[in-house]
This record gives sequence, C-alpha cells and structure tokens, in this order.
Amino acid sequence: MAKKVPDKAGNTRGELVQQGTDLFRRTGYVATSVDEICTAAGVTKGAFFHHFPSKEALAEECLRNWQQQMAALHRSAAYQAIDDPTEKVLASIDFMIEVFSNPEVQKSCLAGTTVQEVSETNPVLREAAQACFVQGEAYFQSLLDDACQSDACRSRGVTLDTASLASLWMGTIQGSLLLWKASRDPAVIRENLTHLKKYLAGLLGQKA
Amino acid sequence: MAKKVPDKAGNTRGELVQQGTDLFRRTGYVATSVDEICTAAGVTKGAFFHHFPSKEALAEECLRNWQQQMAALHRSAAYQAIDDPTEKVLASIDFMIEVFSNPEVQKSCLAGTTVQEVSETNPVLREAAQACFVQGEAYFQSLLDDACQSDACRSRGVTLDTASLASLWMGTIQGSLLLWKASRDPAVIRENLTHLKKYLAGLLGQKA
DNA sequence: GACAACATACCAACCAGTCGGTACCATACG
DNA sequence: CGTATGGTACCGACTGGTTGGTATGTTGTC
Repeated sequence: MAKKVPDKAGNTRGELVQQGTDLFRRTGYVATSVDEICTAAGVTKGAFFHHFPSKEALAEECLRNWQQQMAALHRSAAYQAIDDPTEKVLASIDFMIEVFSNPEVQKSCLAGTTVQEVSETNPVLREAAQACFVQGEAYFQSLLDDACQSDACRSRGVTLDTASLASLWMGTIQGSLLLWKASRDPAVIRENLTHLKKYLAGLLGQKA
Repeated sequence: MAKKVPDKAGNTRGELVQQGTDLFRRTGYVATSVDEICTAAGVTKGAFFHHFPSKEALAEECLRNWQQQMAALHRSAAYQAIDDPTEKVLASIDFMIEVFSNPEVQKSCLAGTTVQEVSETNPVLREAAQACFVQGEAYFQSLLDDACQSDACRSRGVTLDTASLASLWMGTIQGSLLLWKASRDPAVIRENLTHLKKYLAGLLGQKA
C-alpha cells in the first residue's frame, strides 16, 4: 500500500534536520561534516544535496526548527497553568532548571554553539541564531511584562526594563551552558539560574 | 642548561601564540588553519611545527597565556586601589564594563569560544579552558570573600555562597559575550553586567 | 661542525559539493 | 491494455581544493 507521499520521503529531510541539529549541538557547525550527518541519518550524500543546496542551508533550517522546538517546549510546559504572573515568571525559571537537571537532556543550545563559531564568518547563520535569541527573549519579556502589570507590582510602583532583563535571562542560560561544557558540573546551571530567579524575585517584590 | 637570550626565537614563538589567540577568538579553533596562523605571524609552517608539535599544543599554550593575561589585566586595574572590599567588588564589575565598552577590544573570550567547540571532542583543550574559568572564578571569589568579612556585612549577618556567585559572574560574562556575537549590540554586555552588579550590591547590602 | 631556527616541497586524509545514473510512481496516450 | 513520459527521491563514485602534519634542505651562530 504505497501512499502518495512515501514515509521515507518526508522522513529523510526531517531525519537530516534532526541528526544535523544533534551533531551541530555536540561538535559544532564547522567540525561536523556532511558525511557524518548523512551516516547518522542513514542516507547518502546524494540524498543530502537533493534536499539541501548546502551544509549552510541545513544549518539554517536546523536553527529555524530549533526556534520552534524551544517555543513549543515552553508552550506545553506545566507552569503555563499558573495564574499569578510573578509566580509564573519564577516558575518558568524553575522549569528550565528542571529541564537541564535531566541527565538525558543535552546541555547545549544550537543557537549558542553556532553563533559562537560563525559570528565573524557567516552572517546568514549568525542572523538565524540571533532570531532564536530575539524570539526567546521576546517570550520571556512578555512574562515579565505581565508580572509588572500585576497589582502587587503596580501598587509598589515597580517599573522594570523588561527587555534588558530578558537579555539577562538568555545570557544566563547561555553562560551557564558554556560553563557546564567546561566543568561538566550540573550544579552550575542550577545555581546560576537560581541566582537569576532570586534577582528577579527581588525586583518583582517577592521572596524566592 | 639555562635558556639563551630569546632573540628572534622567543619572538616567533610569541608571535604564533599572539596571532593564534587572536584568530582562535575571532573564528574559533576548528575553523582557524595552521596556515592562517603562520601567515598572520609572518612565518612558515616549518617554523610553526618547529615550536609546537601540533595545532592543539599551540591552542593549549594560547589558553595558558590567556589565563595569565586576564590575571594581569585585573592585577593592574585601577580598582585594586579601593579599600572598601564591597566597593571593590562592584568596581571590578564596572571595570569589566569599561573594558568591553572600548570598541577596539575584541568581544570574545578565548576560553569560552574554545570550550564551546571542543567540549565533546578534545579533553585536553576542554581542561585548559576550564583552568581559565577556575582561576578567574577563584579570583572573583576572593574579592567576594573579602567583602563578606567586612564589618558592614558581618554586622548584618550576611553569609553568601561566594563560589556560586563567582560562577554566576563568569557565566554572565560568557553569556553576554555570546549574545553580543549574535546581536553586535554593545549595550547587551553593559546591561547584563549592570544587572549582576545590582544583584551583588543587594546581597552585600549596598546600593548600586 | 654541531645544533637551533627556520624555509620549502610534499603527502595522505578529508572536505563540501557535483554528476551521471537508478528506482519508483503517477499520469497520459494509443 | 501496454507503454511512453516526466518528475521526485535517492545512490555513490568522483573532483578540486584544503587540512594538519612531515621530510628534507638551508642558514646563522656558537
């Protein structure tokens, strides 16, 4: 029973994106060869260049896909059910801590690893990674903005630069992932994010 | 016997380390070729492999050198003259802000860029980068410890996990450098470090 | 002349990307 | 009905260029 679009056809492209993402996160964009990605995906080079005009084009799609994955991760997280916006902000950080505390989860952000390598050499990938950061920060900023407009905050006259705090959030995640890569100590991520949480809790007038 | 006067010999080796450091910071360890380093240093490959057994060995020396450079940078900074230990901590962060606000200064840490790339593939370089972080954090922790033992803090019964705060400090630096590489916005570094400063000022019982 | 400090020429391995060919399937036509 | 046509998915040998590293030669100094 052959379908109109065979399973493998749609699968090959997706498999290349998935294995590419995995390998880029692990060993970086430059050090990962097209052959390695093909082997991991169980296809040949012919298939690769049938679906993507270049290695760069695959990485671009991996980054777009990564952006959506991260958005979906937060969208489906349990903390979304929390009503109080300040508690929701803090719970979102706990959620990140929880995610990275899972030993199965790769401690690496595709956008972070990629941009570190290609910032000076590949503007296409740099901007694709930047788009990941911009979207992620915009999401976290919306959480912060909600918290700022809550009664608890407005009654205290709290006004925060939520954009720069969202950047701090992303920077803390990226920085702690980088430190983990050097030390392999899972506590680094938890501790750094916990400090961030305490800082935000203080600004929002809440005890962590 | 003792080393001889390092006329041109010491120069070539030093030039390779300097140009290697510069190129590794700019384009990463993997993407930088030995030939590029040689061209930048104005020598040939023969000279390179006369002084270093491998590209990895050069990177290792670059990292060791980087560690010393960073230590020297702080040792000779003006904030060392500050007596009050809490003010000294905060001034050290202002110093970092000032350093990175100089457009001439490359917004890149050799240890950070290297470990991001080779964390999974090269344990030698990973540990060399880790040594940079450990030393840097130890230095900042010593500043924090001094501040904690000050009268102002002890009278308030403040006890801080200075080790994890030093890790937060390094993570914030690395994270904001990474975000800069994506956005090219100098404000990111300043703002993230300013948030860190405010957080520490709060913990140390001082207004930023 | 011994040895350090280079230069030059070279190599095998690997790289991203190409290209001619194959398998398959849907539709069209006689 | 058989088969011609055309498009998509994929294969794998191949290419030109680059890589880290080597083998050997040259030069200056003690």
